[in-house]
Amino acid sequence: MRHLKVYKMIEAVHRAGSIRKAAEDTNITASALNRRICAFEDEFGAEIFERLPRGMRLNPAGELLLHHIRAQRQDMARVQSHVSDLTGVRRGHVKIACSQALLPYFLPREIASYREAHPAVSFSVTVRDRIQAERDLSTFESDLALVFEPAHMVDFAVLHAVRQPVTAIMSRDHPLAGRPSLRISECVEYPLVLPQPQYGVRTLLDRAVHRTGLSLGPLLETDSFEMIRHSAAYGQAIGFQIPVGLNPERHPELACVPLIDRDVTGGQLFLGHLKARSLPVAALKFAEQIAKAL
Amino acid sequence: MRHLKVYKMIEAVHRAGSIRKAAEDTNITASALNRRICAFEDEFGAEIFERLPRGMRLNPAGELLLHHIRAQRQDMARVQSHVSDLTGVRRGHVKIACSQALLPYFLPREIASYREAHPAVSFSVTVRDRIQAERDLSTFESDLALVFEPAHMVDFAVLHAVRQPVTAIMSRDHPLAGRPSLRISECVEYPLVLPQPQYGVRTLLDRAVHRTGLSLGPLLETDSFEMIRHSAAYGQAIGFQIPVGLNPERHPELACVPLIDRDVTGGQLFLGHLKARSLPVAALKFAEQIAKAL
DNA sequence: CAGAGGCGTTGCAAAAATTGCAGCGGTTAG
DNA sequence: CTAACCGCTGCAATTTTTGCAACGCCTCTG
Repeated sequence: MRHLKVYKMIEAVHRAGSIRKAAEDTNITASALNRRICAFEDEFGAEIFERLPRGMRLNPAGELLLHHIRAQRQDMARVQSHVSDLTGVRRGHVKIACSQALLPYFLPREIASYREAHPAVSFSVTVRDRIQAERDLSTFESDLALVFEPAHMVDFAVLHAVRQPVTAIMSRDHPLAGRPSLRISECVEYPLVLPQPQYGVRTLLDRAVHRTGLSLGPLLETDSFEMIRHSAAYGQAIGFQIPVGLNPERHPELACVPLIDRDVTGGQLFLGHLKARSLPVAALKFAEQIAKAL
Repeated sequence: MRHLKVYKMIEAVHRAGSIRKAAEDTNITASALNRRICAFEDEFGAEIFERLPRGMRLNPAGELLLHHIRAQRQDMARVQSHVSDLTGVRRGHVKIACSQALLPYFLPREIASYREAHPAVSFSVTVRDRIQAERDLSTFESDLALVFEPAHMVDFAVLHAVRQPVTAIMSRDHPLAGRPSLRISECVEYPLVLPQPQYGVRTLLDRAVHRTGLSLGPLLETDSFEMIRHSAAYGQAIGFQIPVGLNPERHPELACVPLIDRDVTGGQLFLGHLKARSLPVAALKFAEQIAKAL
């Protein structure tokens, strides 16, 4: 899109922080870049950058414009995706921000199955905690977010929600393995391995122990779900996870026992996108598939 | 906006129906215009026009693109209006589609009062029946619609709604004048002057007589609310109107008597805009004022 | 059935816009 | 104070866009 090059330049200057640096990144002279920015500001009717002695920074008007630029680019992508859908082949690129729990089994399987039907669609998956995921949506860096217990939900349009009870995971020969369900009070008797506080599972657990007056004894805290699984499988620790991130068949050495709902309220896994925007066809169809799978 | 000239050209060709005609309108050569269209289609990745022997017409892809173009222009206007709001002066242009009933008193008063506070804002008011009004919104020809009993309400985002009982109007010396309220069965005893079927008041009346088994006897049908008022004021006929279109103080020769709600359900007057779009600041502020006035 | 009058498209030269280069004045960090 | 970095500008070179004329295609019309 040649006619949108000004927008690219504005973004480049925003990223680089100065015209000269942006000029290098863009393979263009600083003078040319400068003149295009000035010309644009002229037409636009207002300055969009603050001129600082060490470079340039977007002013409030520029921030507003930047959001317009992103929105307009996304909408153009949506139109193009829609058009190529019209001609038969579904093309496009789907950008997903999601929690770690979706990575090992769920998303790879869904993406593979979707790509079987539509090979011309590509994907990018970014691991984000629930706060970052929502921010990603509003900067148009992701089309879809798939998160457990989102934080604020402003500008978040829910496409699908599904309950996910918090599930304890442990080695097959752990004393508690084989039970149909567990109370939180039973778990705290053993060493625990927990996700860090920014994660939804942890929030739910904290809320539960706070209510019951228990405390989460000696524990290991990590932001790697992988590590939680391993510590549980090959140590004596109990980890916690949500069902969508578990696959008992592939890991027979792991026992999965749900906590009873009375103790730890099951959270919800949300699939959503930015409010007030229409998704490209590819993203929309993929979202439908996921919703069905959940 | 120089960089959006391609869009203007595409619209020009769409309007004119052929490159050569559009070229004249745009003060440009057909060849130049042609080449820009072709270049754009190249970048876009698909043809957007059908080449007919008598000219060009948008294909489905083109229709999609056209909508994007309009949306993007509107959003740019919104950003600019927002920005100039930031710099102090509130500028902008507000386009309103509304029913006839709003024309004589309500809108002129509101617009005058708004312009007193913000002289840099201009207005255009288009009379539309409720179906046209909704269409106007979706082609971005109007920012706001103010209509009585809208028809489909798809893509219509309601900002405010207010009940408007159907009101009979007649000469001061009409036998029914002076009554606090009226039944529909009492009205049909007299000659009636009704708005045409596309209007909301008429729909409500038709529904009422259909329910009660009455019939709307000898009548005059017109699409001019002005004419209804005059026929009522200076003849023996009974006309119908909604309160927002009446101003008893200025027309003492007219008696206004509401129909009782049991007979003719009062309809609603809706203020709204196109779903999934953000309004320019000026339009938004004006909408707020109107909502308060209603 | 032939020709006139639409239409979109194309080669080529002229015109216009954009770019690169070099250099200016200003501010900051050491 | 100097060196480094910044945004900005005059001028010439370059690239892009435009206008002109002509071509081939089609459809109406006499």
